[in-house]
Amino acid sequence: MTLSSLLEAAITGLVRFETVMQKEKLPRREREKLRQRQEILTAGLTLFSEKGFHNVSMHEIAEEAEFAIGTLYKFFQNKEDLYRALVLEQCSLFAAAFNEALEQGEDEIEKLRNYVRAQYKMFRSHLPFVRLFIAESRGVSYSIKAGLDQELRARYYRLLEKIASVFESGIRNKRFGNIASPYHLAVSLDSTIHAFLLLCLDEPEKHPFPEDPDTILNIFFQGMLNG
Amino acid sequence: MTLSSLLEAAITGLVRFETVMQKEKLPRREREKLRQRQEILTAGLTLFSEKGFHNVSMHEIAEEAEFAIGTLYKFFQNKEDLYRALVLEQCSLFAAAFNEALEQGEDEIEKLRNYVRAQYKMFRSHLPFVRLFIAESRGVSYSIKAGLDQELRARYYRLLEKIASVFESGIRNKRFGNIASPYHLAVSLDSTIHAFLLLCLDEPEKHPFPEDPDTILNIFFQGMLNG
Amino acid sequence: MTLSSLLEAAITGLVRFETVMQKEKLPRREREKLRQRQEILTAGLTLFSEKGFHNVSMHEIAEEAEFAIGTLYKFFQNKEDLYRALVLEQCSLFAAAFNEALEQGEDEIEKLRNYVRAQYKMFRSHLPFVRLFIAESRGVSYSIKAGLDQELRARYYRLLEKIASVFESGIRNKRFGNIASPYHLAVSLDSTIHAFLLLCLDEPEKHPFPEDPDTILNIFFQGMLNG
Amino acid sequence: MTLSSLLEAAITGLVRFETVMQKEKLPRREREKLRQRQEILTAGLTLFSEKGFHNVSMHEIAEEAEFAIGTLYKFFQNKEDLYRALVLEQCSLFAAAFNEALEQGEDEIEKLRNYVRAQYKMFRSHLPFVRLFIAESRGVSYSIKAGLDQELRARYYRLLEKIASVFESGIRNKRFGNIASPYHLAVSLDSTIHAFLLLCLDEPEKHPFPEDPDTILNIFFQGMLNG
DNA sequence: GATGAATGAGGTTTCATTCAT
DNA sequence: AATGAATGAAACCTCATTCAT
Repeated sequence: MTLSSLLEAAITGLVRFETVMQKEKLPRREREKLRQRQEILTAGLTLFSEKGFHNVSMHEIAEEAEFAIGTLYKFFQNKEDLYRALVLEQCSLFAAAFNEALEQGEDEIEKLRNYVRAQYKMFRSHLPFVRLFIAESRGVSYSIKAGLDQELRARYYRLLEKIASVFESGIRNKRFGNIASPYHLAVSLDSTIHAFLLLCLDEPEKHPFPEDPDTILNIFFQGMLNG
Repeated sequence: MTLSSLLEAAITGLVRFETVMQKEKLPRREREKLRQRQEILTAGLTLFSEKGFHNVSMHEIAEEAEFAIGTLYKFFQNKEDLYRALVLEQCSLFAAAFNEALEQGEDEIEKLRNYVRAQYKMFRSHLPFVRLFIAESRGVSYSIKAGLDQELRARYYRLLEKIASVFESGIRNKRFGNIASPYHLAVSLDSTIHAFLLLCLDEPEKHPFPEDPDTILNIFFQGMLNG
Repeated sequence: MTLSSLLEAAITGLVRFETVMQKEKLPRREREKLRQRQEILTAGLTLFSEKGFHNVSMHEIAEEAEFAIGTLYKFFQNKEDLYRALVLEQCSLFAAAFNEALEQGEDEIEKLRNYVRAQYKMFRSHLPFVRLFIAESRGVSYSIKAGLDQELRARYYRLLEKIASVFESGIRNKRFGNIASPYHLAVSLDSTIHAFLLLCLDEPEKHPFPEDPDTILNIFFQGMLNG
Repeated sequence: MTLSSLLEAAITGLVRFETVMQKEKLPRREREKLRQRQEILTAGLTLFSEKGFHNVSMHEIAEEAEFAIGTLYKFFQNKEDLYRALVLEQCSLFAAAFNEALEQGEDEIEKLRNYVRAQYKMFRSHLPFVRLFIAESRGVSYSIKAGLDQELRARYYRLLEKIASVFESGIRNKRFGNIASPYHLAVSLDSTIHAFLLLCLDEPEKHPFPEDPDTILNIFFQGMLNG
């Protein structure tokens, strides 16, 4: 298995990046390169999430990463490429975590709980990226044409379908009542989770991150009409 | 009442822009200036929503608005200022529409219906701005430091509270069952509306805009656990 | 007649640039622009002829021309465009002078004399460009693909044909003996003139520019085999 | 005799490069080095003649020559040095061929014929270098200050004098009529040869390379006035 | 008051060269 | 001895902003 195919797998979320790094079989040189690449991406993430794509210069990234500017261009064709790699890599971490969460749990309610917990955990442990992605997911897609956006969107729709299928299975197993459109409910759940977590992010004093992730589920499921 | 205080009021959504324009008391000169200002903002909205803040130059805006570049700087201190004014103005339209909707309707359910309808209507009639705002609301706010974002956030929180108070009143009037945290439910409802409308925006073929705005409410309220 | 069509005509050598400038009908603003454009071209010619296309930066040209760098880009899309305009303009001067020379003169010999005199005169009065063109006529054409080179080459071939036709007419009028291939003789004459003038350019002490331009013709026509 | 002095001699055209290589006295190591040097020069010639000095990077040359970039700097101080060596080496081949040609032949006319044939042969067998040299002989010499150009020019003047001396000897032997300035005639002949061969190079369809090299001499000597 | 020509700081990117391995 | 990763000066070009007309 080559380095690049491993990277590919890591990026598409099939393998964790850490797994790639663990491959002690990799020659020292390759490991070193991967670490450098990672340091550049980290510097990029830090700066992009603080100031946005257009307000960060390649010089700044080079300085933050403590490399010469030319070195950045050894790893990434251009600024866009660096940004794209960065977003893809982070998104893959998220995708892997969410997919895994939805697959684990005794019953459907447990699966949803796990999903919310995963969102919660990723949100808190990857704040800079959350800020970056929410800030620019669409903003940059104007210039970073199609490509990135297309792929991420497709991936997101697949996740929604996975959530929807949990609802469907829950209906069959009589865990939920009649749900007219599971897909739309998935959309609603997902957006509610985001909105709530963003609320906590925006105003930590007023809306502290809840001790118990289930809080979010409760919020969502309290939405019941009486008559 | 001065022109600038009227403008201020219009921008914060207390008075409609049309109202300001109707004031035939305004000398012709002032009316003319307002119209020019508006033309620049419209040109800006068109371009920004198409290409994003950083990919539009002041020259382009000047050309689109058919003014000399110097003229733009007569009305707005700089590019950021123009952008800010543009977003504020549009947001005020939205705020006015939403607040009005929440105030009209026999009972609480009707108020919520009106709110969803207003969102629906504004969304469809102001697509360019929706695109712009969703695309960049946060992206640019990093560079357009504090200012804009702060104010809009505060305004948004006020809106959420207004929705929450509808829920509260609904509980008191026994229209809804027990709702543990009306504010959070408001967050959930609002984000669900947005997510759903964005879905329709992203993939119009797969998710056409619903004939009946109530569809969205139904989606939201189907979220009921059985046991 | 518009400014740009005048410029076009000047560049293709149909009208002299001075003629364009004389049009006192041109609004002052247009005249001013033309003068600036000319100053930039002059600065470019000076520097390019001294150091070659790739060893001159746009900053240098800006400094030499005493303009800000941005101003250069108002007149020329990029460095290549500036270079191209420069070469075309100068070539047009040469083309005009040579064509005119070949058309004036009682008989064919007189025409050739005029041609040599014109070469001689242009050579001496446009030394920087001669240096530039000879230095780079082909060198730059690698990067400044086709375009410029194609056109100049075509124009040069037309000139050769004109010279050849003078030889032909001279044969018909019994001024020259039998010339097997007038076109090739034109090539030979032209290259001889260039070589001789370059010799004088390279080593002015050893080969001073001749007082009498006819010297070059004599050199050329001394090439006679005896047996 | 040291390696470097042999190289020197080879480069100035006094000894053929093959001669240097034949010296089986050279230790294997030295022979190996020479071969490597040669491979680098060949790679350089290929690339420079295709794209011009400034459009070829040292990395490209290293790749084409299948050496590491550092290795190139073991043989040549810098890019300029490599280019200079390359041009000098090729020029030496030309010089050797031309000098030899002018020395062989029964009479003066035969010598000139041989010279033309040599030009013709070298031209066709070293097209890449011809292209490179004609394209950039002067263009680069501005930046590759003095040095190269000075030497080549001197060598060229010596060649011209050699041709002139053939004319002179031809006059003495009554093979040519009265020639006022043999040196200038040499210039004329040489430039005519070049111009004609270039013509064939530029437009092979219109001006095919002649079967018989004497064609060029005929062209040159047809330049005879009648009266 | 309106104009738009002029400015120049600052962005992205390339590539000749060095030097630790 | 050979390598090629790393460097960073310097190139081209854009565009927000000013100010003389």
